[in-house]
Amino acid sequence: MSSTVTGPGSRQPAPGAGSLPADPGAAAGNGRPLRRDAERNRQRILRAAAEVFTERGLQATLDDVARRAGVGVGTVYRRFPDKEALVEALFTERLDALVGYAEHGLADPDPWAGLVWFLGQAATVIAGDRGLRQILMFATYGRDRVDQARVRMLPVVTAMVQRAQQAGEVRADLRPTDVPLIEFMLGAAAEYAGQVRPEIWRRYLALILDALRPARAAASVLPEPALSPDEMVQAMRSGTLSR
Amino acid sequence: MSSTVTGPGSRQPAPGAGSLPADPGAAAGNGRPLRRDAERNRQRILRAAAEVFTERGLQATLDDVARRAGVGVGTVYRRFPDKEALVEALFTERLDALVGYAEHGLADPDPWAGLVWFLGQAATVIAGDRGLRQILMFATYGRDRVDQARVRMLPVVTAMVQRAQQAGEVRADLRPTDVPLIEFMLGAAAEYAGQVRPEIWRRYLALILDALRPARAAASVLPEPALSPDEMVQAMRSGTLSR
Amino acid sequence: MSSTVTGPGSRQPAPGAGSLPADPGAAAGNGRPLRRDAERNRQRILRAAAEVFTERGLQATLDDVARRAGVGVGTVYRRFPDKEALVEALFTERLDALVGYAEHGLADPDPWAGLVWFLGQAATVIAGDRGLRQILMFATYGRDRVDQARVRMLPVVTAMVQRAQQAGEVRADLRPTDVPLIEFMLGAAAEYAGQVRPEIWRRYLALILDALRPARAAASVLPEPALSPDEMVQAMRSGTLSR
Amino acid sequence: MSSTVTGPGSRQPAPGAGSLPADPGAAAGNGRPLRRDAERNRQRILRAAAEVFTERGLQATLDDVARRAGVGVGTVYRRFPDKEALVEALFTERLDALVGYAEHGLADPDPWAGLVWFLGQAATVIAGDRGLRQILMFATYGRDRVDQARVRMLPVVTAMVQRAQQAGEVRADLRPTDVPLIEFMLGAAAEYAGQVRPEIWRRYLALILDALRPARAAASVLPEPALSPDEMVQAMRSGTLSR
DNA sequence: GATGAATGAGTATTCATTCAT
DNA sequence: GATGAATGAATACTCATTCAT
Repeated sequence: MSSTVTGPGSRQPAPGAGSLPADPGAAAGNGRPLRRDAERNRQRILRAAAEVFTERGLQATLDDVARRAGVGVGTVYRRFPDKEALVEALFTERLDALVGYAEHGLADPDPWAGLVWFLGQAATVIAGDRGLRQILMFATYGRDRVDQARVRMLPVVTAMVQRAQQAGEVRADLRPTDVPLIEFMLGAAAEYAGQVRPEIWRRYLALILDALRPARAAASVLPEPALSPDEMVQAMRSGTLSR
Repeated sequence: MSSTVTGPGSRQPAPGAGSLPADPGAAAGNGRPLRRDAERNRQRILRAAAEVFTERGLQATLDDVARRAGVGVGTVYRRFPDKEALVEALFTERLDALVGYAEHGLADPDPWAGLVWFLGQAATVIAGDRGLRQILMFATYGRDRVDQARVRMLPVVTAMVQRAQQAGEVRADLRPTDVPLIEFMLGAAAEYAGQVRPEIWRRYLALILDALRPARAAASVLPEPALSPDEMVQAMRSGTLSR
Repeated sequence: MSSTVTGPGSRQPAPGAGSLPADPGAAAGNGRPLRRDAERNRQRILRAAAEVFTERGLQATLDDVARRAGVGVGTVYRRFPDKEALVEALFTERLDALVGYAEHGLADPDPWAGLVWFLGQAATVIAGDRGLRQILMFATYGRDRVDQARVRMLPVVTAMVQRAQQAGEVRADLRPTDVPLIEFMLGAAAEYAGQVRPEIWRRYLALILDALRPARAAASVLPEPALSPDEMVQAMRSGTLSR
Repeated sequence: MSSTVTGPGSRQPAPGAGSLPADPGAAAGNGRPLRRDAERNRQRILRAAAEVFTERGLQATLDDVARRAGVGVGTVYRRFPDKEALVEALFTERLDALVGYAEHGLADPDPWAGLVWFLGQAATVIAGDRGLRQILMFATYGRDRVDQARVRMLPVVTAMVQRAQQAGEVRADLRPTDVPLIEFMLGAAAEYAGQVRPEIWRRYLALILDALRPARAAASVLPEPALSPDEMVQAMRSGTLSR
């Protein structure tokens, strides 16, 4: 079977794809749903934070977020006790999405296709979001949420991997914990070249997929050309983690 | 030939391996070597900076460095005009070492072994140094130095890759620019799990090496066990990029 | 006509005399006026800065200004992006006032009286403000503003001088650029003796006015007694440019 | 009689002109003269300090002085207990020179010529030396020395002024304390335009001399053209009191 | 509830002065 | 005696968080 990265072969609308936390009652913390305008502000803040943190990472200030949302900082602090809480709220849904993708991949009747689809979906999310990479890799904020996601993810990924191995589609020594590490590695490629070639991670996912096979008569055809030397330079110049 | 990561098959003492800038005359900037006590302090500062930046990244303050070195901040500033200069001094030798490893790998009569050895050496350096990863990936400081290293590295890596391809040892669609990206990916694995399993990158280098082959009858044996779930948790807890 | 320094002979309320920037809308930078409390603090900061810079010169720190204003430094930085901006905001109106005085003097039907009045007004402003002297003479900050003021001032002063010369009231070899230099000289007298005899510059302006006449049958009567030897000592003791 | 600023009409070699403190015994402070090389270093330091402080004012650092002198800072501190002491040592001779000029002017048989000559000599010294202006006007350092010079100067200047007044050469209301103030005013002109037109003060001295006369039938011819508008701009741009 | 103003601890850097070599 | 290395308090500016309007 093909290991083309883009195609899940199917399928149902992807879980949680691109949406924001919809559950309005969760926010107030006292069981009462928020007033309508409050809820609207909460959404604007989350949307602004998503943009800002995605673009500039978690170094972005809450003033930046507030400005982008068109509200005052005070409003941000009214909705979220501190920066960490905002970050958590923001990435919780993305983490949930990741879990959803895993479950969705496991639901695929084709073990290999399901795994490939999951890896691609997860990489899409991670590659597109600098803030998410930071909380996943550096645990800057939101450790508990990340931990919860990990806990929920593990059995699903374990099943997915084992099923593919039992089907002889994946090398026997792949372990479930390799999966997040592979995602982080793809995230690193995206981090580096994201401004210049946002899809470059597909090239490396394809490469790694080749390696995941138990054996291989010939190499697959890598999608996405490699970075040109010029693009390397631009990528380097576009780096901005911090001061 | 085996693609075991650890063994270069040979070899000469690796260039610049793990040492600090030894050349005392380079520092004074006026051709005269530093006084003995000054040189000692310069070394202490570089060593402290290496530790601090490796542990906490380039966010660490020069006060931290000074405290660790057991000197006043003023002393740091006496030796290095500003933070960037210290960072550059610190990483210049590491970058030089990377170039040296590339040349060394190219000198290996066995194209594949040379490439493998180089990838492993480079990954060793990068994996062991958070600060270096930051300047390579985020261009926080020292862009010019990094750029120079890139310029010197490119032809060597190109030759190394092409030679291996012509020998039929490496898949034809690998490009020289893939090499640094692969290193950055390994660096990401190290970033994540560095506190817990500093050598984990070897596992993923082995995996990728499998993928670099034009074809293979069976998967290699991966060195380094995957992270256990417990280690994942610890890895996550050890992250500390910034606030 | 008498060349007594104090009397302009008339006249309309002097432009901008001694006040602080009154226009509250100018500050926010987005067209909206500042909140009442913010505006109050802005005024307090400007007032504090005026005092502090006048007393101690532009060496004074923004912490000093903040302390004097009874606010935190952060508040100062909220209102003014940096020290230069504060200094500029503070002195822009004074520079405008100087231009206004020139225009006003030119409007006087009596060429000599108008010139004398202008010289006195300008000296009053300059003598009363150490910070202003510093930006005028040392271009420490706000070069552009000073330059703009100079550009606007020059034609007016040129007209004023030429008119007085054509009326035979001023020696023919006086040049417009002599005027600012004369003001700076008076400022130096004020700098020296400002704590002890703030009006001493009037004595030297009267002296110089005598010299500006094309011819003179007898010396005018100098206003302001000279410094007594004791006052010299006190003046010297009150100097505090920097450390 | 002419009041041309440049000519003293005579005369003996000016006292203290441009020399450095010659007295070698004064330095050691214990009655013993310095060793020859020590004395040589002292001289080099004083010479370097003279240059540096004259060019950049008293803001210049002792490291600057040491570098210019070609010695280490430690040597500076060995010869002078602190910055103030160096500044004092440096300007003591200049202050002495000023007193000497006064005495010399008084010795001139022509009361007016002597006064004019003195004013010009003093202005030459003051205009050429930013550091001296700073200690005279701002009392940054060396108050006691300045005070002593003032004490010695006063009777001489008083005599010089009174003699000229009794000869009917100077207006009756000029007071001895006006003399230093006039010098400071000329110093201000030099401060402003010193980089562009170091001699501009002569123009204003000539102007003031006109005013010092009891009466005059016509204005004198001013030496030194006024600043051109372009020169004004340059003068402004060359200002550098401090940060 | 919303706003944005206020706060102040924290960071990079400078320089007069002291002290080990 | 000379050297220049070491020190650390001081200064301009940032940003997460609190609070008055």
